Amino acid sequence: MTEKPRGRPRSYDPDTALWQALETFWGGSFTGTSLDALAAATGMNRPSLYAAFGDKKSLYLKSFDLVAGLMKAALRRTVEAEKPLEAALGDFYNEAIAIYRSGPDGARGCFILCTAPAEAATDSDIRAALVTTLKEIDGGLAMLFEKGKAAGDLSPAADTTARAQIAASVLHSLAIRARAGASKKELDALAQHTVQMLCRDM
Amino acid sequence: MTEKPRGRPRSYDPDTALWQALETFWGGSFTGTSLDALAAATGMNRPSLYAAFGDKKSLYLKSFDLVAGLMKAALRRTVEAEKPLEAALGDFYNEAIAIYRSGPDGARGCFILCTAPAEAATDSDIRAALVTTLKEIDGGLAMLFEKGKAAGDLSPAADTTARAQIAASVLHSLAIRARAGASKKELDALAQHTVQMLCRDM
DNA sequence: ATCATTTTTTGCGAAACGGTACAAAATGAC
DNA sequence: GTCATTTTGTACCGTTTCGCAAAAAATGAT
Repeated sequence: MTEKPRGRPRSYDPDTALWQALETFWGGSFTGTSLDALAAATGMNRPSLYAAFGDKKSLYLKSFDLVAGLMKAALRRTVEAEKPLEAALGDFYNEAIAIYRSGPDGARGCFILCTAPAEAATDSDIRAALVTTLKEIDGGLAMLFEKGKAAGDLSPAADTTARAQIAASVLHSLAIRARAGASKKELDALAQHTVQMLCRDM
Repeated sequence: MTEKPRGRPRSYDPDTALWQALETFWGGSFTGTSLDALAAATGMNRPSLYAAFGDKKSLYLKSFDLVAGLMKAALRRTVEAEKPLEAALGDFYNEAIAIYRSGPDGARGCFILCTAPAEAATDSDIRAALVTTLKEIDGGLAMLFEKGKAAGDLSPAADTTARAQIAASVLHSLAIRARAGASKKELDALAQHTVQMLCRDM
């Protein structure tokens, strides 16, 4: 299938290079990460990086989209899971916490929620991407609560969009708290209490 | 009291200059804001700025402390208010939303919650300041719910620290959503639903 | 072996950055 | 008026930044 191209072969794999760039942005910020740092992380030199991914912002947005895709996939899995509402939301939070604490020092937070807001004030492209992701989180969780309501886990009178926005808010907070260095224990407790409050009918 | 100093008088007021620097950081980020921009905003030139506030990070941290002080004062007012729990938390959110949307384009978010997380990963001083503020928010709101429980607004069995952390989480989210450009209507709705969920006994 | 093609590598260049040295200006003290 | 003192303004330094131009290297095609 993938017939070999004509010229000199690449010395890097675009997918892993993008992931390494993503991790570099994740461990810092957009403005705070230099092209030299990205080149060092990917093992490429600047011109190759530029040829492969465009300028710095383009590379950031490609990283952003990669993370946004993973998040959408996680939301989809959560909604489609054959589990009670409580278990589904709890598992979603657990997965998020594991990722937010996956850094070398266990304090990375969320790539999107921790690096994009700072830039959103001055960069309308990043801001637009952030808006899209926030809506996807709200929307995905709304589907989850809607499904829970249909399954009888929630009263028919429950406001599913309101609960979804609160559930999303806690996700935002988990991201910030994790980046501030909160322990897994603290984050787990917050997630568990939130699940109890939002998934048990009142 | 304030006897005049000996030399050439200052051409600026330190307090207003600090506020102007704060607003400049607020409208951008720490790494993304240049000393030239700060000098232009304050009307001072770089050497004066340096003499008055130290280097860039020191100026950022002074701005941070100023905002943290205002936030603590708001929390204190909320806890000490002679109001039912629901009204007190609702007013607190309303005040926050007004500030978060006070920018020229109505999309500033929170200085601390929107600019500090990005830097927290690489700067331990900023991270420490962020940790302190997060704890102050959690702690202040915990006192509010504790007071509500004592006043009978909440069941004696209610977990006040859990509710406080969820209330704080929604504040974090309001900050992010505001910076992403959410309307006052959206933010008000989220705040109101949160108040209803957290302040009514279940 | 030679050529066309693609990538890598080296190195440049213009701009922005944070920070400071130093002289000029503006005040009070005498 | 003269001096000491403090702030302002100009100008500069070394570094880092992003982005690119141009040459060198590595492959397939012929």
